[in-house]
Amino acid sequence: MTTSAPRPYHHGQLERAAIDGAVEEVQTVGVAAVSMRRIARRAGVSHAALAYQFGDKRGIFNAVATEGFRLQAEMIGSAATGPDGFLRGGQAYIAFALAHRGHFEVMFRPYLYRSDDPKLVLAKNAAFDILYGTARTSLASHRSGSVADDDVRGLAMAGWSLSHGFATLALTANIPEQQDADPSELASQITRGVIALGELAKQQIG
Amino acid sequence: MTTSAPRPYHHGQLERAAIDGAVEEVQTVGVAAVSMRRIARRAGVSHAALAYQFGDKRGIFNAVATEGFRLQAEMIGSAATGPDGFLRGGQAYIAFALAHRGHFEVMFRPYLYRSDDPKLVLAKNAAFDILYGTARTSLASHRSGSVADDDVRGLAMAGWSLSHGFATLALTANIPEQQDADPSELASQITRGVIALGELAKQQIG
DNA sequence: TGTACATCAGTGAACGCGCGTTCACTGATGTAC
DNA sequence: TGTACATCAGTGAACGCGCGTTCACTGATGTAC
Repeated sequence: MTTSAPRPYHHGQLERAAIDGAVEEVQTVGVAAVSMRRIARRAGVSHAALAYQFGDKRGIFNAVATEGFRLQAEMIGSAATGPDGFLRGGQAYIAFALAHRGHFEVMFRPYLYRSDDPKLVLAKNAAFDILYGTARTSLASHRSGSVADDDVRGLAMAGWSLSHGFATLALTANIPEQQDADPSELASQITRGVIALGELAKQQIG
Repeated sequence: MTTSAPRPYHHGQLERAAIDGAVEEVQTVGVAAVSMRRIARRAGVSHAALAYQFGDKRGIFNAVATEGFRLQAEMIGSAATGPDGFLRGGQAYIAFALAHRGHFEVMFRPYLYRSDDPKLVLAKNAAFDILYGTARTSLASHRSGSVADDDVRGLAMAGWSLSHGFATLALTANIPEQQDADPSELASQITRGVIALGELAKQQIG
């Protein structure tokens, strides 16, 4: 029987452990119930250490959100290639939200963190740039030419809203269909739904 | 100088005042910071009275969510008429979320209330029925014939996700465009975006 | 119409709890000489 | 290589606070006779 080595005084990776702990807490007890003390307990560290390292509660969520935007940009960026990159990006957006629920929930609750933190703003803007970039690329490819900024913005907003809405509804368990249908069937259903929606919109306009 | 009449012992409309207070608190300090004591203070009533009337905190949010689903169904139902009822319904969905932020934020945080409360379930289902009903009507009108359940479901999910996502992003102040563009211009941009999105989806399918 | 009593609505004080923050402290590491 | 000292990382106890819940109570209303 080996005795486990005593925990060293210096943690070494406290920040990493704190962020992981925060994410797990959000996923386990929900964003409203997360406290510094809970995170500290999960990370196996004194809660005073968190205050020392992050300043305060918002400091921790800041780190979570920043990491979240980076992760998201990475996942979407590597998926959103080719002429239908924008659609792939939307699917990756949903996949990210479901796979990294803890990050996602913090990212879209700006009151939890310091929205003007430079590193965070940088990460957020990078994610935005991918959104708009892929919208422009896909639109240009489809119309085989240059496109107006307004059109890019409209497509970006529509696609972003759609993906964000679906992810949010799925996460808050408000989608009854999600349970009995298999994912690819659901994806195909929604794709056809988007086409129908576009046709209805076209009809309304003209 | 008139002396105000002393507050009577029996409030008379405590439930009404409590719900209003809860909604205002959610809108003012955010859903995470709302407490029974804050609601009671705003409603001008002892916090023990709230416990007596609603049982506990979830009881209050239950009342808020139930009223929210009724209000929503009412607003959307009366807007979503005619062949393009589904699109109008989506716009009404967004209008409801922005006009009744307090209700909306509670409605889509099921952990705040008792999701199996009969009255609440009833109100929620009624709202759902409008969503699916208008999707079916608009689709049937557009295709001039009967439509498959899967197509109705796909359209409903797509439209709902889009409206929900946009409303959510707008409420959490994640939409930079929203500030400088005027609303009708934004709406038209997004409508064109939806059309473009539909075309991209059509192209992807083949 | 009056009276007695039950029931209901709301009060105010008390409780124990978990929270974020602070602070004097300790243990470990880095650096100057 | 050794020593002294500064700096940094983390601790544990203490603080005051707002919270949800409970409870004995009071004030008002309804009802039976």
